[in-house]
Amino acid sequence: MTSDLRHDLQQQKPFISLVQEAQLNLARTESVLLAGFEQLLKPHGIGATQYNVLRILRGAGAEGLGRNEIRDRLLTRMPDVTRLLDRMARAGLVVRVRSTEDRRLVATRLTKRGRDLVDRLDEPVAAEHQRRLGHLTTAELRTLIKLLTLARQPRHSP
Amino acid sequence: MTSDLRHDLQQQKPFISLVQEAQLNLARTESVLLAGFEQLLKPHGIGATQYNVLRILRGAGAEGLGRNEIRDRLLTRMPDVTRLLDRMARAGLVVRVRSTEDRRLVATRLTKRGRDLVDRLDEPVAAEHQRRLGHLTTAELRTLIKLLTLARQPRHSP
DNA sequence: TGACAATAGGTGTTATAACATCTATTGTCC
DNA sequence: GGACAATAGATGTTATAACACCTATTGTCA
Repeated sequence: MTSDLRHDLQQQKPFISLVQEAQLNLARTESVLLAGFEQLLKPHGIGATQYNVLRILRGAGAEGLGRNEIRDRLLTRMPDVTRLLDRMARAGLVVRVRSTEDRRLVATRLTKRGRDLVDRLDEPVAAEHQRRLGHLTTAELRTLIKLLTLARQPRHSP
Repeated sequence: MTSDLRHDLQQQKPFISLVQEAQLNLARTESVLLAGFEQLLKPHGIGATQYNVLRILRGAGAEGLGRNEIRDRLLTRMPDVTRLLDRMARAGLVVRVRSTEDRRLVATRLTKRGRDLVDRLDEPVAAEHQRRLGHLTTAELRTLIKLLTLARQPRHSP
């Protein structure tokens, strides 16, 4: 079964360069995986970003985190985290508590409902990832991770 | 310089599994690369998806393509391609022509302006990709492409 | 040939993302 | 201690994405 990008996208001509081919493959693969992941989350009323926030807040513990901390830890860039948290608060997944020491600070914490949701999702999420990437060997996964990490390193100033 | 995800995202605990770590690295890397790419395109008034459409239409030749063809060839899933093309038409990048043989068909084609834009972008886009991924060796790029392609293969029905 | 499914595309509406700007609070330094 | 920069967060507004549903045209087949 052939399923390279040229075939997928009905492209006739060869790719211009190897870096471009890598970039296209990266975008395509992420899109495919993300689509499956969103599909899994949809019945629970959240998307990938909100799930990401739930994971972050669970990892942060009882004190919660400020808006900017959450923004900086998100996998994908997201301006307007305020209203993302608004929606999650409206859904009862998080609460906000303004600090009394520094009144600029507003900590966002998981509610029991938010915590329960993210806990309940652990298994299906792990299963989904297994289903999507489980056919790669351990060595392949390690190599993939290594190369993706390497790809994120910015080039030294020329 | 260390820049693995655990460090980037202030994560203390180890990842749950290798597949999960791969998925997170994939999402993160794509996000970083996409952000740089969008930054490059912004001065030209288009985003990554519109650029993708321009490339697709240039590849398709003078006859242009129907809406569904374009949708299917896009790197990332995009419902509502109609209004994406609306915007591009308003910007003067494409035109729509309804077929006389089958009046259901509406071909979308590049205008001279759209063609000029995508041509002008070839060089800076190639340079950006080179800047982002040029520090990987040819062998590393080939391996990355191979693994990403492999990652997209759906698992055989269990 | 007339009903009806299939195909191509569009529209209405709501939610979310993006961008710039604003307010409140605290730290700093003369 | 008062001016002012810095920080944390929120808001107003516009553009875009997402979802469901609708229209027009063509193919098919009893």
